[in-house]
Amino acid sequence: MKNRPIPAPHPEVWPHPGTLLREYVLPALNLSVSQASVELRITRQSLHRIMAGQAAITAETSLRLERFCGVPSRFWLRRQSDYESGRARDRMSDVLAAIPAYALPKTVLDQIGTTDAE
Amino acid sequence: MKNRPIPAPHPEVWPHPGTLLREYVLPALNLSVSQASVELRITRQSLHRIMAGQAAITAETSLRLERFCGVPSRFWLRRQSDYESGRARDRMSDVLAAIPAYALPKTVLDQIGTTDAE
DNA sequence: TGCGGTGTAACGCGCGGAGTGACAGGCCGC
DNA sequence: GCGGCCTGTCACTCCGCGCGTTACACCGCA
Repeated sequence: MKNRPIPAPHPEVWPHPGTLLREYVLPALNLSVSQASVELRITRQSLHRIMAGQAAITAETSLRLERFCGVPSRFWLRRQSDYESGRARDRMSDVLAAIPAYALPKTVLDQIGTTDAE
Repeated sequence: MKNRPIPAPHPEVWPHPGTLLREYVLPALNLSVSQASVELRITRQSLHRIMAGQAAITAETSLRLERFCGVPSRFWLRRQSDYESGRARDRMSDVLAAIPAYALPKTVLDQIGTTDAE
């Protein structure tokens, strides 16, 4: 592990969802990274990439985690979406500013279901 | 065909999120597909693919839509995630069944923030 | 001194979103 | 008729990225 100073792919402000695995899930289950990767049916390296924030939690991975530790896949995907959209919003500020901002009538918003409860 | 492990209490199997654009957003704004694509700064073909369910609503696209019609990006990404995870759950039933199901103590779930509303 | 766990790096594959160009139609107005 | 603008789809390409694979270096312990 000491063979190299890790470059940290992106100096981040927001925490990756993968940190939850290392910080809470694996310690709570008292499992090693290798053990967890075997039981999740993914490679040890892939789990490392997820925990390091170098790879995203995909829909498939979220389902594996849901089955694995009971945390619903929606939670993982939501965390991942928030993380990605936060980064995208930063690098798209100029593009977004050029897009006209319309407003939908409230009746349409109700039809779409924007007011999603739950 | 193997029996499905209970078809999920939530009938989250909904049409593609892109259908909302054609059915509600564009008509409400009284815009053509071509006009909308220009204002969204994407190609007309790409918008077609999204509306046809042949392409997903990415984080970038969700931000464009948020700016464009006021519907928050979280809504689009959530719809997209639900759609993808629903399809993934179908084709991963055998893999998921092979993964051991552990349970995290509620104290850990609180630390993770699984119960965060909104 | 093995053995297992850990953390990275490098390579290649395959999927999929996005742009580009092209094509066939449908309407409408001059 | 003839453009002009729209629609829907196809094929091709590029490129990012999740993932598996292999390999390497380090640590701790029996």
